[in-house]
Amino acid sequence: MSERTRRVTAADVARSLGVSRATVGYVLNNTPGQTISAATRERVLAEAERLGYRPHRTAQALASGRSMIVMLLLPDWPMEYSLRQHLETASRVLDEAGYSLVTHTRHGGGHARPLWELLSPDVVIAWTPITAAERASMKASGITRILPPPRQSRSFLASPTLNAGARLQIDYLHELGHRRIGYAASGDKRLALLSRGRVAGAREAAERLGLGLLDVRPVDHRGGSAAKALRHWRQEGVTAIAAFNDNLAAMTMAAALRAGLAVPGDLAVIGHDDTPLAGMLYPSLSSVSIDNVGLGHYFADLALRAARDEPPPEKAPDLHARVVPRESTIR
Amino acid sequence: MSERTRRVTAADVARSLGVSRATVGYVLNNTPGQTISAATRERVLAEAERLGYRPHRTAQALASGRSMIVMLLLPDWPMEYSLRQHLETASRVLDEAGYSLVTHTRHGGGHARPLWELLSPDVVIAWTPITAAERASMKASGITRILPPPRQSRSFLASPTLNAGARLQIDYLHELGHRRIGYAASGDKRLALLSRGRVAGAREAAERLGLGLLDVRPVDHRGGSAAKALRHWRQEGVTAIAAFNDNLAAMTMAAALRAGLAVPGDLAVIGHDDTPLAGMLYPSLSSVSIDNVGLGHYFADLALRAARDEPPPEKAPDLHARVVPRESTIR
DNA sequence: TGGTACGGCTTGCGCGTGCAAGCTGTACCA
DNA sequence: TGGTACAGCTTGCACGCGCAAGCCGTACCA
Repeated sequence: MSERTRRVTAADVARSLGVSRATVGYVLNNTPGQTISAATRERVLAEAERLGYRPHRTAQALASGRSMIVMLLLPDWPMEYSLRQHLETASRVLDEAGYSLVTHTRHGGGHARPLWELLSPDVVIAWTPITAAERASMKASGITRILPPPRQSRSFLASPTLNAGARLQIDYLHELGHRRIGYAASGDKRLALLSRGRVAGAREAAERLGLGLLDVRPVDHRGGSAAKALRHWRQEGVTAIAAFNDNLAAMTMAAALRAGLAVPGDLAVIGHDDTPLAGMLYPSLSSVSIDNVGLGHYFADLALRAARDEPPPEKAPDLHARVVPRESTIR
Repeated sequence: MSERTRRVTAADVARSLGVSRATVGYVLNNTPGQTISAATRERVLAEAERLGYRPHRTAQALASGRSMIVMLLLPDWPMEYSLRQHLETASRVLDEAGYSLVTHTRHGGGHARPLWELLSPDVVIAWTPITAAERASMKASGITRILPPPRQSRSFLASPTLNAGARLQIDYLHELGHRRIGYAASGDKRLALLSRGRVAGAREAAERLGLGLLDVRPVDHRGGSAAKALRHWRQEGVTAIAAFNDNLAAMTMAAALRAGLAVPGDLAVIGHDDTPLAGMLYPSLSSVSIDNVGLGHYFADLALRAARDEPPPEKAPDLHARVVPRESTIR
């Protein structure tokens, strides 16, 4: 095995310099309340650099009780581009604050050992509701900062903030002159919470505009569901469809074209999230784009405040939703 | 703060039972070479259960030198569905072996502290080539098992295994009677390695079939690129397009339809990866499906062997690529 | 000249675990 | 009856670090 070259520790740096290990630690951590001469500080830094010292994060975590890890629990539905894009921003912001973002997708099977137990993150923040069992498991692992808090576990996904886009879709279609509008909701159970929220937003907008009841139909990836919904809509004289996301919009549009309808002539369609897919279709798909960067900042802020045991920000983030018009709604 | 309820440690279990901490450890870890009476074993297990003991993974990692973490470095291109689906399988297989899979996407910015330093995984395994700097950083963090090894850093992405699908595309189009076939390669630099491999596979198949040189054109997400490629192909009398992936296929198809061509009448199109997108289009997109489960097993196996310091498997995995025919190639 | 203040360090414990080595009593054998 | 073997434990160190507390010398002041 040839003594698998051991990694350099703070003790190595100290020994090689003839100072104590504590001194090395104080210098490298810039520990407040310690007075170290500039000369020593310089020597320590130089030697650490020379030896290629890397602090052993595991040992740091054990000693300090903080792992500097923020764990973001993602839904296992395909959020693809749309909501996932904010991760990069969140990761960067947290990084600047000294925290690392680790994402985790809980897939059904039930892990032998859940990842939070392994990583002991300082903060767990979840997109999807956290089950009581999961919460208990986290508590037992010593995780105290869990977002969202118990009572609000479903709050964010159902929050009005995330409905702004849905309202906008209806406003936009109304503006184009459509008076009978259908809504393609998600038939996927995993998306139920989010979908319900958006439906509520769309309904609200429709009511405000005096459009009467919105014709909401579930669409999923299974073959006939879009075609079936379409028949209903046509019977009701619907001339425009707002969809839960771009995927459902694409499926609805395909069903319409396959049925011999013209898009947007006979049926206008608008998606949600402005994924790359929208631009790949023919006709290209109008959509609603969302401020993913802002969302990333919001999540990072949420996590950082929790890590510092500060109260959460009162106000939800502004999504800055805006319509991206393409061929599927305008000629 | 009310003494933020401390987590239960092995010492708590030992104390409450009047046995030593080592005994608790031996029982819970089933340490070989230790003889513990059935009665004591039972008592320890019961008490650990009763107190809700969870081993402190961080401390375990520090003491044992193994984190039981496998870190998979993902490319930052949108592999979304296609190649990413294998993750679930890999995660499950590793989980059964006691390892946890943590995925990490290195986005350009350059982390202040790279994630591998934070987690000290037992194995790092990368889809994309690992830079020399990254490799050095890993070594300095004490990570010795890095896949792929230095010299082969580009091997997997360029391996013939991953080209099986491209060969199949050409075979299939040839079978349908097409003799002038175009290939839509990826214009994305991040995909260059993979794309080049597939182009090579497609070329090989074309040559074998006596089709002469394949007409390869880059397509990317930018507006005009598909239309431009299409004009070239039409001039050359191309009647069918094999695309690097479903996205490029969709864009090519949209460009064709927009130009007034019939698909598949004037131009047949086949994608690669069989993403959900394929079924959402009109005409629906023929594609090549890949055995993601098998790929997941392969990655897990690769990681596990490395973790145990065993030699890697000699043979690459069989992708079991197969054509999924849809409307874009057959009427 | 004695006392105090404080800069600049060192000593040492604790974090929760794995594991080598040692220790004790009983069973068994010559 | 004395010795050996071994089941069934315990003692104690190591992992690499953070950090509280202490220690030593010099500068400054009365």
